[in-house]
Amino acid sequence: MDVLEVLAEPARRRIVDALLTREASVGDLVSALGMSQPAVSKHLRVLREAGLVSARAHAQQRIYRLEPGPFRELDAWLTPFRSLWTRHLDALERHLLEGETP
Amino acid sequence: MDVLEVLAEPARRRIVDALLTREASVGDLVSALGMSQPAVSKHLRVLREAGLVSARAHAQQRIYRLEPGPFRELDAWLTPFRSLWTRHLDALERHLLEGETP
DNA sequence: CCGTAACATGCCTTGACGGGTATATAACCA
DNA sequence: TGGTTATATACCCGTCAAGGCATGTTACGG
Repeated sequence: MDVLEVLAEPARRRIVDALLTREASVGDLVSALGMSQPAVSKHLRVLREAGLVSARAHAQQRIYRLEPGPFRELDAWLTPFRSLWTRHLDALERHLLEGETP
Repeated sequence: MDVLEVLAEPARRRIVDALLTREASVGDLVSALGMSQPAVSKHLRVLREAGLVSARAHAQQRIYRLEPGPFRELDAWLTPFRSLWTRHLDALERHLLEGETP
């Protein structure tokens, strides 16, 4: 599954937002999201298989944390689109400069 | 519909990628994507309603172009996640500095 | 005014996905 | 070892969205 498809799910976005602060166990996320444990585990599986999170075992718990890779991918994909508003700024600048040099 | 949900669709990503180069009519996009015209029109509707593209009329054609707003939103959403790999760099720097000062 | 070109919409079907309940699996504890 | 905690899987159901076909709608061209 692609990064954007994975993050399209609101529940999964809440998970990554939660993991942004600190890593968390499945139980922590269940409490935080107010969803059933199986539902959370399924979302975590999707996130894991897409490489957005990784898990390590601590006792019976599985501690999940964010992984940078896919977010960097998304950042890279977004890059060419940034010219949409930087070019816009350029146009504004030109406009201002034209006004400044009569 | 949210920006991420809109862009989760591969077809819609192909559309915005195509529009990155230049604006295009519906017919242009139909040729470019090899999809049926109604399918393309429906995707364009979704993109339009989410503010990712705008359309202007030229004869019987509708010329579509990208709109910066939602992409900036996405960029903003992504911002806190950038610390995932910049922090990573910091850690690397610290590691290197520790090596440099024995 | 009529035919046609370029899009948009409606309807229908199908497939995928999310959520829940019940159950398997794994690791700790007494 | 037996029980308990923490998480993963299996199965089922409802929903929703994407695609195709057919059909409206709008703007030109003669």
